[in-house]
Amino acid sequence: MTGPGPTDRTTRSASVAEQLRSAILAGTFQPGERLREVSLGKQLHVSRTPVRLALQALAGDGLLEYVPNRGYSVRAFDRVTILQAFEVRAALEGLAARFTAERGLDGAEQAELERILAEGDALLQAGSMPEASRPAYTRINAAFHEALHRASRNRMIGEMLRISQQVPLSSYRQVVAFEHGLVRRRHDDHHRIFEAILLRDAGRADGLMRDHVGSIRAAFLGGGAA
Amino acid sequence: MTGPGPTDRTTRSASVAEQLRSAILAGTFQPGERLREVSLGKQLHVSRTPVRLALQALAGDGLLEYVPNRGYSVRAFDRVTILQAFEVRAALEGLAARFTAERGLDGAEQAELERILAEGDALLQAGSMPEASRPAYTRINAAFHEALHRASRNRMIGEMLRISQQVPLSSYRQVVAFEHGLVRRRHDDHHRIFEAILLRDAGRADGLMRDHVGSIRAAFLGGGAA
DNA sequence: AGGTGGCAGATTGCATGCAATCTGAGCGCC
DNA sequence: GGCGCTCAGATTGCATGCAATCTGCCACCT
Repeated sequence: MTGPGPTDRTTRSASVAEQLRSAILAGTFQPGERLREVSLGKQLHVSRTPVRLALQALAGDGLLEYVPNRGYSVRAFDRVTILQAFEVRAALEGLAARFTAERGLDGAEQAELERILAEGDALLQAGSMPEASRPAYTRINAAFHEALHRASRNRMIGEMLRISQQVPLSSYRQVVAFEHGLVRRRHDDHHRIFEAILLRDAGRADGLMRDHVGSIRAAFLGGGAA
Repeated sequence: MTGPGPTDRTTRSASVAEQLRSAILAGTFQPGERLREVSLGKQLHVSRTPVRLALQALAGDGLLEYVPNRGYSVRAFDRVTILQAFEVRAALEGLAARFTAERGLDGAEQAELERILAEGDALLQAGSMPEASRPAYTRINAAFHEALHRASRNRMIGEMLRISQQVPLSSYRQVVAFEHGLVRRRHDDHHRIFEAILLRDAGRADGLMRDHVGSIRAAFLGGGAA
């Protein structure tokens, strides 16, 4: 964690918030650990003011807990909470797929999804999933889901899924298991969902997406991660 | 909008946030209107610091828009956005009803819901809905939904529904139409949902809740409010 | 006339000082 | 020994001053 860069295109508050968010999601702090404004400010070379704003923003996203006059602490996510987040995420992403199928894709949206799927195809063609490819697949996975959220053109869904991303491990920003068969299976899910949307089959798109997220949840359950 | 009371049980920031939230939901400000820190601080008799924190909190809840170095402005909710919020709310509340039915109610939860339903029964027995009873019914309506959210024991759902409440008119804190037949019908929905949960019929509880919210959305559509 | 540069007021971003509240250790009392 | 009280250090809540950025206007140039 270094200080704010010399070419700040944004405010210090936002910069601090992003650094803290990454640190928290990466597990730098203990669950329940208290975050003190002065010490964080020292580490990040800013005063208490932007730290304070950043902490409040993260608390609003559900990453921190806040008690008046006692400050902020890292929220602990137990297994049950993570599983619940998967269930909510499945419902919301299913809804996003349904809305997208009902409305249909415009040219740009279809092209973007096809490009993302093609990137995944290329990555998986090798027949194995080397360690070095994991970040690339994680990126592609997130891109697919986010493109679909945008295509649903439902701002409320986007905002809610943003919150569900704040729960470690239930996020599509953190792929749960990289075993090659599992990744291939999930990528195949993406293809099927895309096809259902093209066919304007809203019920199928919804169901496929729910199953998709459900299978990730199952991998989390079995893998015993966290 | 008066200053903070003499017996502050909470911080000024929270107090300011609540006052601003009420004012915004009540339509005190024009959509898109810019909220300046100093003028708000003067009106509320506090400095810029708590105002600033309150504004950021409300932006996090989706009530305000923020642009760096340009501050906060009241978010405009067009008809489409409100209808989308209804759809998301229907899915999430349905999910809450489903989870509650799957898990079953404990004694305290069941007693609370029965008490709320009985209050509604008493209010509706008159056979008409006088103007004076509207706040009471609005309160009962909100109490029923919130009790159900708690009973689902899914924190993520609670957080997401909290955000969906920030959209004017799609909130259960703002009853859409008070025509007696409509209110009676909705109260009857509550009874049926409660019974489905008692019978542990998760699918029926989910479906009934979706229909319930859907019918409110239809009343909004037809009534042409806002 | 239309466009451009730049200055002045207004507004937000941040740092800092002080007041209010909390925490925990030490001490006295029961 | 256990319990509560007191007080000092630590931490957050708030107010305020200054720097950075934005906005609108007016003179000026082409």
